[in-house]
Amino acid sequence: MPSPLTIATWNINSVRLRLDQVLRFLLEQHPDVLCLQETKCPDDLFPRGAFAKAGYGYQAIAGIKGYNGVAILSRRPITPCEKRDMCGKPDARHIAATIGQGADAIRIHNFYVPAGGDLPDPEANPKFAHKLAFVEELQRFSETTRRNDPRAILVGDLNIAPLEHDVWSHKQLLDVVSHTPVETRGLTEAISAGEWVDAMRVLKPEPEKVYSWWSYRSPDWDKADKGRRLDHVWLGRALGDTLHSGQILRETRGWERPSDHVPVMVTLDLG
DNA sequence: ATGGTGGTTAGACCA
Repeated sequence: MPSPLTIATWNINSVRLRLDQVLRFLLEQHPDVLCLQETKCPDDLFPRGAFAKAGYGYQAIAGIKGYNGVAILSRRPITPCEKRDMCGKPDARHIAATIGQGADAIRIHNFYVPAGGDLPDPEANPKFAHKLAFVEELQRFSETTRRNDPRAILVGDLNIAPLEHDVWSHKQLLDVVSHTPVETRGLTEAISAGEWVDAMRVLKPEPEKVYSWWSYRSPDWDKADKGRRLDHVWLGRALGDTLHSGQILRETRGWERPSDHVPVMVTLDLG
């Protein structure tokens, strides 16, 4: 098992449209593993060759036409494992792979939680009901993983900013999907159920503001800085002590034709 | 202020 191990997560909002940006990120930051969300790319059209040429020849992908889609790219050997159909839907919102072997093996789970639509009412908005059901399933998954796989890592675009300082204005976002009490409580319960370590918040505790997403609809995103922390890295209870450092690549939001999310990176020292 | 912008894919749908 390599030590240190760097894992990144990035909602790229179309892997084909932003292929050059992903390659630039890999060249500049060379993480060992990159987990992507919103690839929006069927498996037979995924740019496997371009990533292999960049040194990321080990790949686990799960894509459908048009929406969602997740992938794990690695420059060290990985073994793809189960893809979960969350909420019973084959909609490419989870993929997992194992890095390392035997007692040192680490299983990486990459999730893309539904955004949930605009109206935070599960009765009136089926997309919000889907999101809440997904989070409940994430709680059950966390409980099982805590018991069976304490060396797991869970990353992804969870589309929820759980803490007060994960958003630019706690009060103004309490009724905005991504920061409503039912969502933030749900995600906090998933963390508890899994005894997960919220890696970026260990490194940057509250009340520091930490964001990984800025809306496309906000002009002058940098100056206004109305961000939210939607992208997360959770370490299983056996890996919490290995956390070495982390980084949020805010500058990629300023690249030409950017994703609205930026990469979140964590480095573990596995001794 | 119920707009605003962006991606996929061909008229909406999703974020």
